Amino acid sequence: MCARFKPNDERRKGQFPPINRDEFVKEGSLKNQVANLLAEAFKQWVLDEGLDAQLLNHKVMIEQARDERHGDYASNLAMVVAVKAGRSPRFAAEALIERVAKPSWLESVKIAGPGFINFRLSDQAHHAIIQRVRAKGNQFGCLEPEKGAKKLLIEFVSANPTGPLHVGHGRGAAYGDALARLLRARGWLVDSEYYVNDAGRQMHKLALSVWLRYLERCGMDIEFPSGLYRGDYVRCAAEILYMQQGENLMRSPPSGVMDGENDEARLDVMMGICREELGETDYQRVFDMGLTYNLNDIREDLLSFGVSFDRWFHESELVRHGDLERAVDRLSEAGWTYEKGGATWFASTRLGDDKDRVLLRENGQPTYFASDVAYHLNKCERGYSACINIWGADHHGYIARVRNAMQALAGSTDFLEILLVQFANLYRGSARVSMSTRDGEFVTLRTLREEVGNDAARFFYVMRPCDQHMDFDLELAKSQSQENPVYYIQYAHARICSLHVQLEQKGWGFESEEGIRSLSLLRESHELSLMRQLRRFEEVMDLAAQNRAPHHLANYLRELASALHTYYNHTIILVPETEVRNARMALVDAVRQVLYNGLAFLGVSAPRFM
RNA sequence: GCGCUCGUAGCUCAGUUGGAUAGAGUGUCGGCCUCCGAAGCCGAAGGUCACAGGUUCGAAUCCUGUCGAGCGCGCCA
Repeated sequence: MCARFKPNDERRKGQFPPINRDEFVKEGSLKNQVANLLAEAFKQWVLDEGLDAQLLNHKVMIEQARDERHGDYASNLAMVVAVKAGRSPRFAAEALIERVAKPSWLESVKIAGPGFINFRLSDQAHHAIIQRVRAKGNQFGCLEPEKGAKKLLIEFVSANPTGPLHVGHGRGAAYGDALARLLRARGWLVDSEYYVNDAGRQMHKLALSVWLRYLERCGMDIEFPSGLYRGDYVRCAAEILYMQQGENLMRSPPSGVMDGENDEARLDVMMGICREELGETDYQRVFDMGLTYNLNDIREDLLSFGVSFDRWFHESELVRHGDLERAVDRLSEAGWTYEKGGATWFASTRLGDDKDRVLLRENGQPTYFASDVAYHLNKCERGYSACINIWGADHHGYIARVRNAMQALAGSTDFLEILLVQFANLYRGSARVSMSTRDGEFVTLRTLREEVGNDAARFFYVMRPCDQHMDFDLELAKSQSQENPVYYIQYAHARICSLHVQLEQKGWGFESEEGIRSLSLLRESHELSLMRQLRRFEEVMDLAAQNRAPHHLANYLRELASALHTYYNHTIILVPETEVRNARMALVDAVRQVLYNGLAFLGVSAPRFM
């Protein structure tokens, strides 16, 4: 249990042994090890005093000590169980402390306050972490997937290919990608996927929009009805269509349908005419132009943003391969559907939903919901043991019905985890920016990236919990770009890189072996708290991955950068004494590596110069 | 009307799943470069954790109610 860190005397001989990485991976973080020690002591105490074994059901929680004076970790176990054990909290704490094994990496275990148990790690424990950072490099923070690790599918963005991505999608993209990176780092086998809604009515509206712009391009006088897509990109798609097809797709424009009483019904009539006039083959050309133009645009946009997917899953595949019919059939066979008013309904209320949901419309067309059921059934059948969906907050109302469908089909919803990303409210100065996609006024992700840069955008997006509303002032992000929090972290990284340059210029160089051997020379409070910050990294990674909360990592990086800046201002690192200098460089270079890795997990770069 | 997410410093927000004296950034004010990058550091000021009850050794955190904000409640996607 306590064999990982070699005792002092061996290190003094300069035989600092490499840490057994496999052993470390298996045992988890120092925090978990402390929890194990306390759990053992707890068990022993219950046994020794003949206490009720039920007590052991209490989970042993270890938390990061808030105040450095309290040590590294703290536990409230004694206070939690005191009443049931019939002991005073302080008495219980004393009894537990007596029974805690004290390996060499643990300096002290003490009682404090009303009954806290405080743990302090030894210096060697912290030095070993610096050595591990050095040894693992870019892989520090990553765990190898265990044998038989679970396969996980994470689906995000999945915006309809009817226009460019806007800033709301950007948050989902930054969050989903950071989460995927975090989960991979912590040993999950993760596939990422974008679900392309290319089979619904919206796509036919897009096709009609493109065709009308195309007719305009051919010189015809067209009245462009409201409710269609009127962004510039529609004209671009039409232009390409014109270049490819010339006037081959010219037909008489749909007319005489403009003065109905219902906008949407009018559009339906126009879409019908468009399809009829063009015929299936030509209509498909127009339709595909709208789809591929937008899909290419989205793919390129995301790629530039540093977000890529393992798979783009098309809704039309579900239709083509019969998954959709099969999903509905399976629900029917299991007795979950009924006919009413010519439509097929899913009896969602039997599982607690507000109302039943239509699967197949009166006209036989499947609903969006039916596709979703088929898609999730498909995910299930692909052998994933867990699926994470990241949806926009406006999809909130769909959670219950999709979960219910999975409950009906698979008998469980445990494998399905749905996370909602709240919209970022955009401001220009003090004016709220409209997010309407209808007028083409909305702010695209691309605009945002050009204004504030990829790094700032990604960091801002994941700086807050995804389920929180967030105000994002474009003017502020632009005008204050120099005070952007991400620069603060990047600056710390660049400062350390600059030290390496200075070293070269002075002809000193960096002896990392000697530095690591000499770490015990570092006794300043700023040095010790930097080491403590480094130790927290893997714990924060776990916290962020387990809670699907990359913002913990963002906050941590800011704190680490702050500790570095404080140290840097307070202490000269490049001193003439070689041992001290190398020790300080070893410490600071470990900070550099952790900043680099941490930013990388958030999809943010760490430049060497700024 | 019902459901979900919330309400913490002037502003934008953390708060390690119920712990020790509620913290950052920004803004305001005052200090620090003959010294490794001042995109930095140090200090001051700023709070009825929306409000009222409750649960217990202990509440910003959990429960109930009130007020307020956002989102969702379609044979749209």
